[in-house]
Amino acid sequence: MDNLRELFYIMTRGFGFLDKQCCLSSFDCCQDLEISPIQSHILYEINRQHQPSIQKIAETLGTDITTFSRQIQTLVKMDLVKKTPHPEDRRISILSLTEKGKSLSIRIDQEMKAYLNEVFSHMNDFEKETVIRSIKLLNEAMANSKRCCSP
Amino acid sequence: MDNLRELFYIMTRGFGFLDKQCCLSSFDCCQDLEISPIQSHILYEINRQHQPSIQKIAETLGTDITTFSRQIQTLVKMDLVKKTPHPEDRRISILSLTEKGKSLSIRIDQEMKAYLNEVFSHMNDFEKETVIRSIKLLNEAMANSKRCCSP
DNA sequence: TTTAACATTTGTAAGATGCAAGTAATTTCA
DNA sequence: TGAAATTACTTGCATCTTACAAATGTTAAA
Repeated sequence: MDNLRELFYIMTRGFGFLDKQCCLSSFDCCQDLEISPIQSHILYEINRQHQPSIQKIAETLGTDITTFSRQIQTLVKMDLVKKTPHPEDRRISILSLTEKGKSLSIRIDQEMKAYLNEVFSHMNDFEKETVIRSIKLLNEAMANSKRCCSP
Repeated sequence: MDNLRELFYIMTRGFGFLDKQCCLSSFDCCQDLEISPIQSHILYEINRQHQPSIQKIAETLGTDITTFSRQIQTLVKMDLVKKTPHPEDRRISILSLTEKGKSLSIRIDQEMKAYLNEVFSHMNDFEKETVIRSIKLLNEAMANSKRCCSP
């Protein structure tokens, strides 16, 4: 049996760097806009969910709600995120990306895809398929695990 | 072709939570000692490398050297890490774990293994083998990739 | 030996974090 | 119905984290 922790540790560290690279370099060709990996995750998650509230995204990311409230304030000031009051419950703010936020998000996405393709270029097609299937398996297993892998 | 970014994003987020859980819960049965995921990574990396300098670990983790210097100061105050001057170059401090640091590190390791086994319990043996092999492939591919996955 | 390079540390200032407490809106149920 | 509880979010505050400059002490190079 291999050192499982070592394997996962190396992998997550690698993806952490990849993540950082993507959101730091994503705009310096065009505009002077840099965001942190945390901000990149927030944009991604807002894009992914359907009309999410502040609460919902904070929970998904495992961030303290007060910290997250301020993170959103920053992103609103940067004109990347928009808050819309919920029509039926005015306590709730629905989050969405502005046009600027959307195009930044797409840009980061492209950067990420390019990086991932670069990584996969070191494998043959069979290996690539196996790896992708494995990650799906892992994600399912984590989703089914009650003990961990969620905040 | 699936959404690669999505797959990797979900996976890394899951392991991020796992990581957090492990270092937060690792000691609250015995002592009142909690460390952050970052501190846990530092301990792990000091353990993994052979007589590492401050510089070396900072570089491995992609942390600014001044920030890392202070992180080490904190861990030294917590009696988890020891600094020993290099016998041939007194500019360099060699890092190592104290006894307390070692036992904490072992504890986190056990916690991590338990969590990972829990995740793998949702798979059969063949799937498990496939996943482990895939992660090895990924790590190799990242190591071979010049464009990313390192600081 | 003077200069350059290196490993590490501190000054400082800006940013992130999270608890406690606040506001405002909605539910609950007596 | 209406006072009390709950919910979604925001602010005050004190504490950590971070990183750029600049400093210290040490070794290597010219």
